[in-house]
Amino acid sequence: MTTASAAPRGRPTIVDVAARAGVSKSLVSLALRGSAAVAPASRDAILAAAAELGYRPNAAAQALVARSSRTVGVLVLDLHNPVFAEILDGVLAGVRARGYRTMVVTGTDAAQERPELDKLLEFRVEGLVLVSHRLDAAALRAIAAETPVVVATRRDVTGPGIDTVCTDDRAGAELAVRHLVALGHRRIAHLGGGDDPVAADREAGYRDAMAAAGLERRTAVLPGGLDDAAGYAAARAALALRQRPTALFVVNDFAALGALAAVAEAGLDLPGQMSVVGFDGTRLSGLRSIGLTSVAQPLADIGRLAAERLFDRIDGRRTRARHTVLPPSLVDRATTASPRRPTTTVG
Amino acid sequence: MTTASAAPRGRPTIVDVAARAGVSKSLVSLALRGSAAVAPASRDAILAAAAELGYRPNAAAQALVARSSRTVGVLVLDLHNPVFAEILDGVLAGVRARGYRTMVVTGTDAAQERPELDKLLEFRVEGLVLVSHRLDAAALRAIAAETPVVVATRRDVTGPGIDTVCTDDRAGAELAVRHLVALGHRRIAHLGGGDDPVAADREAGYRDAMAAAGLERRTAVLPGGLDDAAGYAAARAALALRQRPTALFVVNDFAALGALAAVAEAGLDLPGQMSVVGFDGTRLSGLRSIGLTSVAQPLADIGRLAAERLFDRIDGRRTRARHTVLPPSLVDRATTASPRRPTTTVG
DNA sequence: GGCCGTTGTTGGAACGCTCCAACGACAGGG
DNA sequence: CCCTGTCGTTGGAGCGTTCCAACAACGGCC
Repeated sequence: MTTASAAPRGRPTIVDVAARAGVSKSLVSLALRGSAAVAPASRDAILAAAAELGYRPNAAAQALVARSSRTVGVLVLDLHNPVFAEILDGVLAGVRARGYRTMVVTGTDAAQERPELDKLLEFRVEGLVLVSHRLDAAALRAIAAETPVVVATRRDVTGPGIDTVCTDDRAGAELAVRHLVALGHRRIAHLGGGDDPVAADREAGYRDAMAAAGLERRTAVLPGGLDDAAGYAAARAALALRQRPTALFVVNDFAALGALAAVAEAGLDLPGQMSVVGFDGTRLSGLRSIGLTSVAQPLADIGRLAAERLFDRIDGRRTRARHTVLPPSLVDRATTASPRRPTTTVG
Repeated sequence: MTTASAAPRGRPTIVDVAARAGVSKSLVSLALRGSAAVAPASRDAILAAAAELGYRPNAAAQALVARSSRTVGVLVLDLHNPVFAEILDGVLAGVRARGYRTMVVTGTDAAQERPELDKLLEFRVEGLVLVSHRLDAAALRAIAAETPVVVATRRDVTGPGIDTVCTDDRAGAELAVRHLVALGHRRIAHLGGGDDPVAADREAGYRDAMAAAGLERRTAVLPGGLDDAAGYAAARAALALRQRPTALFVVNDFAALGALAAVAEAGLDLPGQMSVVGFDGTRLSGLRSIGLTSVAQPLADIGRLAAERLFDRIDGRRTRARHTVLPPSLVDRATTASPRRPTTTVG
């Protein structure tokens, strides 16, 4: 009676569902997507058949015919940096809210970044969010020519298809300096972050704020880096200065933790004899055994906005590049206070 | 002369490359995959045409015809926990080394976990790595019936298609207790982690080791949790015990940081009057301003092995479930020492 | 009773690729 | 000179979907 169709190999397809429900594959497609044109009886039969077979639509086939993958690619420079982890969280939430999938790439070394992004482009991701990156301007622009790109936390490379979302690092540094100045500090040293473009902005903000406070001559930038060890080393150098500072403004929280260790090791009272301000405001700085005063970036907002900017382009609402700079805020915790007394050079 | 073919809309396809190189699409396919059967002259022409057009293979089409996506799905419970971030790094490296792509899902609440995994299955991922999860046993087994699953850090749910890779939490707890006992501690309290299955193992290990050291009567488990605040609260409770412990073994590093804050707040000398041991051995514990003694999990190995176990199944090398338990190690830092003197109840 | 519109359904083309059977050209051997 | 291989190449089928034009059935209207 019924046609002895070949037993379906592998996973059931729409055709298997159609056969079982006794309708055409077109109607199954319609019914599964909830079309109102399908008669209730057919719809129920189709849904029942699909459930019985454990049918699951094939996203690759859908992507092929729809010419859209409903997928966004995300590159994260370094997951161990809580800054990036928190931004990523925001990005993922924003993308998920739109019903898109995410392909995340991370932990690559600089040389692998480009090939990994190429793999994402082969998947025809509809856009790319780069939570920082190490691409050169040419490579970034080449990618942006193919698909919309949003860069978070960096704004040094721009181009027609490139939006940026980041914190006003300069203003953040000024916030930190003004806070310390208001507490009565005059000798405020900055522990820098090397040749990182973000670190450069923070240093510039520090210099500006020092100058604005009439402390240009007290400006002291110690070469450092973005991690614990670099912060420790830079802080040791700062503590050994002839005119020892009473406060350290450090390029980021990780390095600030290293600086705290150096301060403790030097036997200085914190914050009485030495105040320390970090930058990033990650959860790390808020842990109660740390309590680091820090310039907080609106990390979740950065991630959410990055996703939003991308969908502006995906939906065709905008083609011009847009650059968003968000204001940071100072979170006052336990590592800052007024200097105990006019500093005298110790040792 | 030449056929006035329609200008290719959108991205160039293999057919556009073929037209430009003056060959058939089949030959282009062959050439792009490096077949030796293609004449050198044709190959060069094809590669040149592809480069000129900026051709990029369409992964969706390839996946459809190959009936394999060369993609692995990864679910990460919580990126902010460095434990999971470090395991993820290992997984990604392992998957990348095999030339597969990764689709990462994270930051979902418990209810979204299942639908997000369903989306991965629609993409026909060839396997799933769950870096912890909140699925019930039935849901996990249902998924494992469709595709190979490797669960990292948990081993409470098992089934035919489910491999597990985790640390020997019991042994780790024993390591911690033995270390403290060797230092001369007798009153060693445990700050627990609530109803988490991993925490249960650590508590069991603590109890065993205490019993083995003849300290069964000194066993004290304080209800806690896995974060900073919970560790702080549990530590305060521990410090208020009539027989105040001389050492705290805490369920994880985060909670241990909270405990450190409570110890400092109580004015106790660390480690002289109170030793603290954490668990996980994340980079956090190694920061020099923290220096937490901790039971380290081999996090990178867990990730790498999880990927390896998955590829065992993807490649069809194994079908039986395999459960891997890795030994932890104690990393002795600055928060443990011999108790300064026989404890007297203070306050 | 023929025509119309509506409702529900259908087959086929297309998406971009890989695979396969089969093709023409050409050289070598009988 | 024909047959046989080999080499390089080709068209077509198929992967699992969506979309579209077209269709059958049916009731209402003039």
